[in-house]
Amino acid sequence: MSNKDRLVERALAKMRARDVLDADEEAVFRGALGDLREIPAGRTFVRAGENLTHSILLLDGIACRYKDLAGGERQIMELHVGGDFVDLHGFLLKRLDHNIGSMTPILIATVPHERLREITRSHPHLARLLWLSTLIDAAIHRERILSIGRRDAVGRIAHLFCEMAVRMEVIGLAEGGRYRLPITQGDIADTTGLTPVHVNRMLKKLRDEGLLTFRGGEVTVGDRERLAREAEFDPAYLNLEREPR
Amino acid sequence: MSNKDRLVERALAKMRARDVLDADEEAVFRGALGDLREIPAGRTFVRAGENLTHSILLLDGIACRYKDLAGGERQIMELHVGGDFVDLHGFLLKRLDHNIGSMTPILIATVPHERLREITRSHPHLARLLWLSTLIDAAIHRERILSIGRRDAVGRIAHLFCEMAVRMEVIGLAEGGRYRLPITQGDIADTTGLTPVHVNRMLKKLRDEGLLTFRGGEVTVGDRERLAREAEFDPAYLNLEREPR
DNA sequence: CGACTATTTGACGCCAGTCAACACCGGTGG
DNA sequence: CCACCGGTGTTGACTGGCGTCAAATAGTCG
Repeated sequence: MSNKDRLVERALAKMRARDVLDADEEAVFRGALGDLREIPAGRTFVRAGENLTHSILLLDGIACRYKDLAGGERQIMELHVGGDFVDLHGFLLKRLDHNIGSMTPILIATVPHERLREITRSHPHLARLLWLSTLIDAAIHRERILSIGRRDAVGRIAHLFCEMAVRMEVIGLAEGGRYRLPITQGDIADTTGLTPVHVNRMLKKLRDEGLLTFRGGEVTVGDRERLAREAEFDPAYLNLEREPR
Repeated sequence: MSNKDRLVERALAKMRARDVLDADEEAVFRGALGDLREIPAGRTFVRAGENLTHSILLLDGIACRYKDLAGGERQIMELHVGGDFVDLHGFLLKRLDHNIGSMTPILIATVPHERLREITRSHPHLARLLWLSTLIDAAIHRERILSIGRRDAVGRIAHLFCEMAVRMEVIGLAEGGRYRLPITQGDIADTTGLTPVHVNRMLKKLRDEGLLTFRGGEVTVGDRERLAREAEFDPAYLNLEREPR
């Protein structure tokens, strides 16, 4: 199995976690993927307002959706990991309302919109699964609204790490409550609507209480039970049940 | 034209604002709608976790998506107006991650999931427009994340009213910067991640500066230009451009 | 080693939250 | 007709969680 095939498995694993894919559908999905591209860390590779003709599947590395305000304040809407179809939204929106950037070196595959359109004509069930993946993005957005709107600083951070743990497990990149998340405390601040200084303080608190350690881009969950309670984390919104869609 | 037909026009108007629908597609859409139901104000009519077999199109009145934390704090994710397909997300998610409630007396139409599935098989372009409407929900969610995460209290409130003005205009319920939005200051607080008391103070500020008046569920935009500037409001995320999807 | 970025910690300030009292308004029932 | 009531809106005094500013300490890469 080539490296590409192995990485594409992550995207398939995500879909298989939610429904059964037949061999034809898997083949069509693989066939839709175009060129691979490597992008270094810290690049904005899709910009708000650009006209899009291709969507992008993230194969490896960490990326994010974000928007800025005029004063330079950045808000990250969602973190993305291998297997996430990061700008599938652009297929029908035609132009994104936000930017997409790489937080680490990443590997992506492009998918022409025309091929996605063809899938909606010839493979409605596969199309529904693609649709579903954008619905799960929306569910993740809603959970973030709840976090930023109503959870306190510790709860927001705890919730983010709970979510990423589950999403990493789905693609086989987390086990035993450990996973790599090579981002900075400033990135966490931009995701949780806090400042880097306050994130630092709350991370210390979580560490001191034995709930979680975040160091050198490595997350170690110390006490999953208590962390989830602190965050009021319920993974239901990630829709990890295999059923006919 | 019956009352129902007139209200269904709002949903069609929303789609027509984004793409061209042919007569067949309009007929199929109308045909998909089942029974009408009236629901009084203040009811939660779809609950998180319920198994769903139908989706709901909001025809008239105001509804919202919301989640609560254990302590009783409520966060409203999105306000909905006539023509919004409020729980289309449930079609593929099967169970919602959040609740949907009526903020005023509302009129809804139910749509069996089976009929939606049939549309994805027989009318791929119409299906893409339904998909698009959920993508716009996601875009609205992202803008709310930005608001709550990085805008100050005045900016959040100003932004909300800018957004609702545009969305009301699309369905013909706002003109000259005036529209009815019969919700309470507490509801605005739950939407913007603030407290009712602080919302009250900021509304006074907006009123004193002549930007906006909110009284008795009636919104009057005093100075649209300055309000939009205060909110850093750019309607691009609402995707109001008619093009082939 | 030097330049740079990320992390850590402390002191202080402010925006928004909390608490509380009062006004207003529509509805209800005596 | 008025007393009452619950929900909503308004305002003031005070508090606190998080932001800001600043400086010192790691860690990393040429």
